[in-house]
Amino acid sequence: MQNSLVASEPAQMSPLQRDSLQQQIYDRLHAGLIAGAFRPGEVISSRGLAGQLGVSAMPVREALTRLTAEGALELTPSRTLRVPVLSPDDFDEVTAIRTELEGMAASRAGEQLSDDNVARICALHGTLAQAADSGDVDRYLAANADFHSGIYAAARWPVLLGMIQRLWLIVGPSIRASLPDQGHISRSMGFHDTIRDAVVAGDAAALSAAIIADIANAAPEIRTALIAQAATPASVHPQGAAAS
Amino acid sequence: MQNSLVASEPAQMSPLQRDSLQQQIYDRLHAGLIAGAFRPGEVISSRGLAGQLGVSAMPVREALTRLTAEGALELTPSRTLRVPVLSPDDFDEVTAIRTELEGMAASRAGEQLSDDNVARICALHGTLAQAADSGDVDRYLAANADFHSGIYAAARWPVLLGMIQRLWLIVGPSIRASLPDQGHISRSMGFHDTIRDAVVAGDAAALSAAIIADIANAAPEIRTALIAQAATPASVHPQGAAAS
DNA sequence: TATCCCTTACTGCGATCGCAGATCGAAGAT
DNA sequence: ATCTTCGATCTGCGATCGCAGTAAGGGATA
Repeated sequence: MQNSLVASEPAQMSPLQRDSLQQQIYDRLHAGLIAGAFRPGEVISSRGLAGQLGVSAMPVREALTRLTAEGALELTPSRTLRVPVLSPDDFDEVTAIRTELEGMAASRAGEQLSDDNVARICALHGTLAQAADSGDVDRYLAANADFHSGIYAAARWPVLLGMIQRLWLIVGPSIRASLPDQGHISRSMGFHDTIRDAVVAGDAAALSAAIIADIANAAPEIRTALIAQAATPASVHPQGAAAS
Repeated sequence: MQNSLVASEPAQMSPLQRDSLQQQIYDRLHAGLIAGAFRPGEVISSRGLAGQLGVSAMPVREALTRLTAEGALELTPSRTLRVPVLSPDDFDEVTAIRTELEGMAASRAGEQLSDDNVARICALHGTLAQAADSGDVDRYLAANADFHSGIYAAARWPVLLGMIQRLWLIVGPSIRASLPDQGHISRSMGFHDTIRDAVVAGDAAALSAAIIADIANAAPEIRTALIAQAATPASVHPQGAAAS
């Protein structure tokens, strides 16, 4: 049912097909941040990335600027870009907003599900299950993001979808770095099954509740892992020991 | 020990004032869009704006790119930038998200209000009341944004604040263009008084309810005005299919 | 006079160059 | 030996130039 949104204005859902280098770069970095291609604290060089992608520094710079403005990257005092290291408070904030926004998106999506949507979401669920079985963490995270985004997209609220994806962008690297054991993925798949069932049943309330439960399930484990990492400065650690 | 400056990661709380031309330009455009300096459908030229500001096209371009990515501007098929004309559905979406997010921010702010916050918010309320009396619509809108942002900032959740401001960015021009009669401002000031009273009382629930009531109060009037404007393409018409 | 075509002047986007600031390594001084 | 200092080389940011595509205006023709 894509012809329903062509009423008069495509609005914020910019069509941009195959154009704008900076948009493509942004999309790749976006997906990479969510799928865990970058680690918290990792330094990003615009020129280096440009050379790596075989393009000029210009479009890379604009993409990085956007990501910085969105909080997915941060500019250190020494003028270097890096992936932020989320504090537990930051994580709590994003999690709270996610609960609110994703719950709303799920609820609304549940009320507007078309057969096409259901089929698509079930397919995404299948891909997610495969990725979970494969044990490939990056694949799992990417499939997980696609699965959730597929549901929220069914709400047909582009602004809301964009805000949710921005939140994923912020917590993505930290989730990847904090990813608990394989047991967590198995446990999450239980919630994902519940989500899919709610989608198939067309039960908006159940879908929203399942989404919120999924977030609430993963949050504590990620949070504790986050604290453990902050206490264990493996690579980059700010932590001044002596009192200055 | 070189790095004694790192205490606890200021993270997203960077004030960033004295840097980056593109950031200053972004801030000005941001404020302008909220205060109604631009009208829906208005075309924005990066070179023209650059000449107007006395800078190169480069920082202006990056600022405009960011605003486009945030939905505050849109790129027409003819490669020109313009302020989007919100459809009623778009407005409903943003209003729904605003209700959720601003309610959450107000609730949290109400629980964490310091005396300093209260004083600051009361000052902003005074400025807002003055602007309302003056009848200067632009001043009123800017003061209104400052008043609300001041409250949400007290929640100390920078990501949430940024998302709320992005929503204001999207509806800003349409609100300005749809601004109802002076009676609306007077009516809104009643809600604003209630908001301030809740802040002074430190009642988080009342504050959240007052904020939501403020949004719910203004929304229908703006929405109807929006529809009326869409039906009356007085100045800029959406250039529909002009074939035959 | 009306119509068609072509020139011109925009638009955004990418590449390249240069600048100021910061980091880091190596060489020189004590 | 350690400490200091200077330079090479990063970083992001801004300016300038050129490219492709579109819209509009002017001139030529029927």
